[in-house]
Amino acid sequence: MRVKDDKKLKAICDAAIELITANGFSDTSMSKIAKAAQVSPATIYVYFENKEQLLNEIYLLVKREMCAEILRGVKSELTVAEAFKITWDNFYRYATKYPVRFAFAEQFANSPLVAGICKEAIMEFLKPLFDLFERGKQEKVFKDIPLEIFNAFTFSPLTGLIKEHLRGEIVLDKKMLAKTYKIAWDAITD
Amino acid sequence: MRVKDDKKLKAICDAAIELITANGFSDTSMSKIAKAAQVSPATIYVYFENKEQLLNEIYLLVKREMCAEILRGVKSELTVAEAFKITWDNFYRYATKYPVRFAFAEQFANSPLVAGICKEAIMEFLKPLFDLFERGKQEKVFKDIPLEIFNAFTFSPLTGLIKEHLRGEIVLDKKMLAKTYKIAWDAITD
Amino acid sequence: MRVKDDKKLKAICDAAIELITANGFSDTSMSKIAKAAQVSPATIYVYFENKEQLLNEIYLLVKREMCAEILRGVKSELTVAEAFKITWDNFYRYATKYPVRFAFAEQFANSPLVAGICKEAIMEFLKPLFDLFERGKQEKVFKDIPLEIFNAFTFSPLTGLIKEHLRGEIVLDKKMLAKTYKIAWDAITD
Amino acid sequence: MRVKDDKKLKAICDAAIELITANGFSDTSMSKIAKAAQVSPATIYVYFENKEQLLNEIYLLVKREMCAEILRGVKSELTVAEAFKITWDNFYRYATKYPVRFAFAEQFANSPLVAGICKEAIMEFLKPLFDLFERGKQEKVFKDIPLEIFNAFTFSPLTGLIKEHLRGEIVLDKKMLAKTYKIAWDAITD
DNA sequence: TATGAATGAGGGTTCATTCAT
DNA sequence: TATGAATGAACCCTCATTCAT
Repeated sequence: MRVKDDKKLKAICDAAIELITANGFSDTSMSKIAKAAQVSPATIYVYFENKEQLLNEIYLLVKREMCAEILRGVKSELTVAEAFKITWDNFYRYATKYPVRFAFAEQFANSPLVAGICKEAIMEFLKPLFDLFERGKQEKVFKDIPLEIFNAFTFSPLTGLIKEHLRGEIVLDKKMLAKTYKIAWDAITD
Repeated sequence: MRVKDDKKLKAICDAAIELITANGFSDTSMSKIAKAAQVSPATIYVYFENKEQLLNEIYLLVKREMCAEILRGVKSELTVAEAFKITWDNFYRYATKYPVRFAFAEQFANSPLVAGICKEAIMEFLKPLFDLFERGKQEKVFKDIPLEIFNAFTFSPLTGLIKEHLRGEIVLDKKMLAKTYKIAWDAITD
Repeated sequence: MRVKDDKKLKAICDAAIELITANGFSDTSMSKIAKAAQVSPATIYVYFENKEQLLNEIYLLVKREMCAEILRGVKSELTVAEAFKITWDNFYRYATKYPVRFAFAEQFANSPLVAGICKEAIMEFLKPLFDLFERGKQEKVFKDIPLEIFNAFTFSPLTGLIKEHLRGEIVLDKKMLAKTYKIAWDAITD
Repeated sequence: MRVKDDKKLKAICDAAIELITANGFSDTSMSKIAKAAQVSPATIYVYFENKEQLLNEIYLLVKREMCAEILRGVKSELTVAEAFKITWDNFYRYATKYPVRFAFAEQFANSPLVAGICKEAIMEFLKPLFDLFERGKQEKVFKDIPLEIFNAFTFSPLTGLIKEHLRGEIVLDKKMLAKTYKIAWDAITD
């Protein structure tokens, strides 16, 4: 009996991420993915139940990877300031190193196509970040604000600027990144 | 000879905005728009060259209206602080009063489907806002930062929070809005 | 505005009847029907909602025609015996004159693909026949048996023999038909 | 070396009969049969050349069993009347005891999917019945009619009524069965 | 023997757009 | 101007069958 071919699976995922990022979900047909992955359209259905499931599984895959990268090196021994700075730098590094995956993730950040159960799993990945935020508030490092506002003045601006950077509309170099970091830090700390 | 019927045109635009916001561009067929507008599919082609042109014209329409609302009441007699506060409040009011149009605009904010020429026209609508930003820098009210960073810590966070509010994930009441405004203002002023 | 083309509709119906009779419903694709009718596959959907609806409407069409032919010339002035003989002959004539339509009708006589509402409509077409049966029972011409048994010894045997005849397995000529009729008549009369 | 597994074979046959009876031949996929038989699709091809062969072999299987049941207890010592009555009762018993197999057999009674060679084999199974019919004619018990007419007024009506009974449209109890038998017997005897 | 992976062909259906009135 | 009819292309997905183990 033939066994499932990991190379085929990877080829399908990579092709899907690439094409969906470039053309959107609805304008990326299973046939095009299959062609790009050098596989028969029917083969995709060996690995994924349908197109929507394909998206969900790939999204989860990318987010898991992304969250791991963002949290890399964050340990409880570090101060809140140190830890936060690391996530900030990690975030920037990931987005610029894997721009396609970053753009893919952004595209479905608020999409109804991604199932709730999938979003919950991602929340789990980010738990250490939420914990850091809570710790920062308890240590009176961060202002007493809800998570959403915290995010709105930290990763949200950074995400926006990175997207403009990747589209070539601005240049987000180390210096400008540092400037942005300072503003963000000041915005959320007392 | 009959003339182009403004009511038909409006019905088409309204239906398109509604459906595209709800289901996305690719998943909104011309037939469905026609049906919702109580018009024949062929009739849409009397008013618009094709589906992409339809999107561009509608997007321009919505953005023109939106920019006008945001800039309403902004006059040169006002101080920079006064004027900025007005745009902030206008922005919030528009988004919550016309959530569908706001969501529609957001959906295509960075879409490659919207032509460059269309984006340029929108930039024109926003000129008074850019002028205000320049004036604020010259008057040393605002920090010496590029427009993109300014935006990243003002309208970008506000937009994100409003979207979460409209999705029902958070409650963005007057108090929380004021809190957010203060953080934004502090972030961009010296 | 173009108007619906009756020739197209007829071509679709004829092609569908022919192909479905020959190959069965599931093995007759919309594409094949379209090709045989010299029409685009999409055109079929202008006239019919989907494949199942197509079947139902065509079946109703054929049955209406068939019932009309069977009941042709049956009037209340006739005796029960005369009227019954006419339906018998009409039935044979229709089946041998339009063997494809007859075979088509037979194929779906007990099919779950034909909706109940469709079957009810057909019952309505056959009402005069049921009335005749009731009248025959009241006049003591027919035995006191339920309709189903009546049918089982009249049209059911005839149908079976005609099918064998059309398949070329037997020859059902006038003489044999008369012989069969006599047996049937004796079976249901006292 | 493992040998062909009779349990697997039986599971495949049973699943095929069940599914094909319920959904038709074309709408029953090899995969579904495999799943229902708890076997791999490829395994079916170990036992059967292809889908059509599968049908033919299963049909032959069912028909062999069915004919054996119908002819059970028919011996040459019996009178024609006794023997015929036994087949009649056997037929009813089999159909009501194994409704799925009966319906399966009916579904392909006149299907072009069943090969001629298969039909010939079945004729062989039924030879005792044909012999009985010939004997009945020679003994002047039966009318001088061809086999087809004989069948048209005996098993054909019975089959039709049983099908209606199994579909729940009528109730074919012992009394009604006896009534039907009498009509059939009178129809074929002088 | 037995299997899950793999596939080209084809399934029903919808689409953006054009035609003919 | 306004329209419903008409269409070729493409959609997602399932199929019978074969492959490779």
